[in-house]
Amino acid sequence: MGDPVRLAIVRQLATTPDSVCACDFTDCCSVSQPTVSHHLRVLREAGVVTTQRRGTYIYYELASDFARRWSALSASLSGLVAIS
Amino acid sequence: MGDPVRLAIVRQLATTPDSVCACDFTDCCSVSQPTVSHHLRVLREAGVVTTQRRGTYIYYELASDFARRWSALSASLSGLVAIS
DNA sequence: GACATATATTGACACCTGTCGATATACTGC
DNA sequence: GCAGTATATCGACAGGTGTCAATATATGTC
Repeated sequence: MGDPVRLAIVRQLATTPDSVCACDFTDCCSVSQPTVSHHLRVLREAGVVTTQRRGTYIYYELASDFARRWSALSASLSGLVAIS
Repeated sequence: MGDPVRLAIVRQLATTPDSVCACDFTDCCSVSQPTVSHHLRVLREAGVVTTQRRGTYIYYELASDFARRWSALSASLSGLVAIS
């Protein structure tokens, strides 16, 4: 999730109400198609996104428990220091 | 800040009320003295820690604005997704 | 089956980063 | 100045990671 491309992908998924076609991620970040596929694979194996095939296209969306896991991580980071 | 050693250093600084001698960080994480010095340098140049020389020893503490910057970062991360 | 398109995989490459040993610098006390 | 200790810097190395071109796989259409 520290990678700029993966952050851009998740950001786009978070701001889009419905699922996003894999082909749309090629535009958001100026990287090649294999690179997008690589990042999508990383996110998939990390349980961040889920896939759904519709014909030739594959649609991605955020995993149902990602918001909870992500806010828990943010909270644990925020708890590292006490706010003075 | 993603590095385990740097996280351990900041964690120790956050939980210790007064400043910490550089020599104490060699114990917390099992890395050599040059490696500790390297991480302290990274944290120093990132404005995370400040140094204060007292004789032969150099004492480290969290920068005064680190807590604010860190919680701002955590908040921005947490705002990436909407909590459903 | 043959073709076209969408996505995934492979292999290779360059770059970055953490690590350590060796060495240098800074400071104290004699 | 000299010896001893604390810290920093240097040089080199291994491992990880993002990237792409080339290729493979999957799906739909004719």
